[in-house]
Amino acid sequence: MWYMKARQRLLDATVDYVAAHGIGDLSLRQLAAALGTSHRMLVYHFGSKEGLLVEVVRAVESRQKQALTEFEPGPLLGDQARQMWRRLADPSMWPLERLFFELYGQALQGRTHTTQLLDGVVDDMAQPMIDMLVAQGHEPDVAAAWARLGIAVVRGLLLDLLATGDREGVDAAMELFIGTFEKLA
Amino acid sequence: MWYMKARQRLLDATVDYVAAHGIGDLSLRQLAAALGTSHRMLVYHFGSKEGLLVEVVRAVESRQKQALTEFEPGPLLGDQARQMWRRLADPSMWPLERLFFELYGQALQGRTHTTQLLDGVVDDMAQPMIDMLVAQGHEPDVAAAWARLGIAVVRGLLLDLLATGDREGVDAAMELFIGTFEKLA
DNA sequence: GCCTTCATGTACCACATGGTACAGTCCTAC
DNA sequence: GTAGGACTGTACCATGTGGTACATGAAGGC
Repeated sequence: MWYMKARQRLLDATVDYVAAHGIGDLSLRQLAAALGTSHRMLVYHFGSKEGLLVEVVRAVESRQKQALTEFEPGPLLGDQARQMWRRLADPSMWPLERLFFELYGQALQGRTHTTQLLDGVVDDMAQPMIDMLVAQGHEPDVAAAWARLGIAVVRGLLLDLLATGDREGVDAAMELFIGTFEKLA
Repeated sequence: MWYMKARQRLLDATVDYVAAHGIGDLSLRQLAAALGTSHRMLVYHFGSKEGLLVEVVRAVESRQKQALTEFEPGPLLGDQARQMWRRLADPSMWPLERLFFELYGQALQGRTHTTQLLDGVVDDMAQPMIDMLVAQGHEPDVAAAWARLGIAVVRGLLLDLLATGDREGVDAAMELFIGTFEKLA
């Protein structure tokens, strides 16, 4: 279907714009101008600025989850992890990840429209990993700890990568982690 | 000295206020009211809102570095790491850490007054660790990778902790990491 | 053909913001 | 004592904001 409802089109464009320019100092007028419409339209379609931001958070959340779960299953956990990391560390993902961390920071401070992002920010990612590890014979509590640690490593190294841009150094640290996991787990 | 210059007093109080209320939607008037002064004074002492924010970032940066470097040296790296983590994960540190991550997120999006925070955000913390590891006989590149991984784990688990509040689960993940390090490194 | 509903643009409003002009206060040096 | 400077409060300004009233267009059902 070549046709797309105006609301959805606006939302997608908004996410792109916000990923590029940040969401902190966003104003409806600037956004509308960049999108080739008027701020009146944004209010019309989303009710208010708050309503729009809520939708943006939802969209980012969904894109994030999608990017982290759509890897082909296979027996080699280490190689799966490497594949996931290669995808996440790719520069094409950086804008969305910057936005994710900006939203995360806002959510930690209690911004109303962002707090929902925190609800499953760890568990939703951890559960699939735990299932995989348990399926491979690990104890549930050990599996949970490894999953939690893995998520922390991914997020921590992404923060590093986005700040320094030093792909090599960050890749080496990730390889060290995955290698360690393969030896011990 | 019981007496403190008005500027410094205002800055300290501002950092506390901002750690508690976030920096994203800060306005000089709200801040001044909470501090028992007028927004006129803030502009007078710091030149502009931007000037104040720069000072706040500097202060947060300095408090952060201080908290991460003031642990007693000793031969047992694992125990040093445990001590550092115990200090960082303590709830009394949470407000400052929330603020740190909020600033980090803003900096990734290029907010002018925050970008300086990114300059040494990894290296300044990594260097002392690398020195320690090298002093204990590790190869420099391996030491660098472990340091980088360690910082990522700390930051990633702090993000987890601040979002979920699940101290036990996060502690378990950290212990898994430190134990792994002790076995392998 | 007309009416209804969805969509869009223009013009406007009330409000909060960062910043400033000006006047006043307090303290210290002489 | 008083002159000068550091500090603080009041009142104001221009600007940008989110949101709204109103009029207009566009599309489809009857």
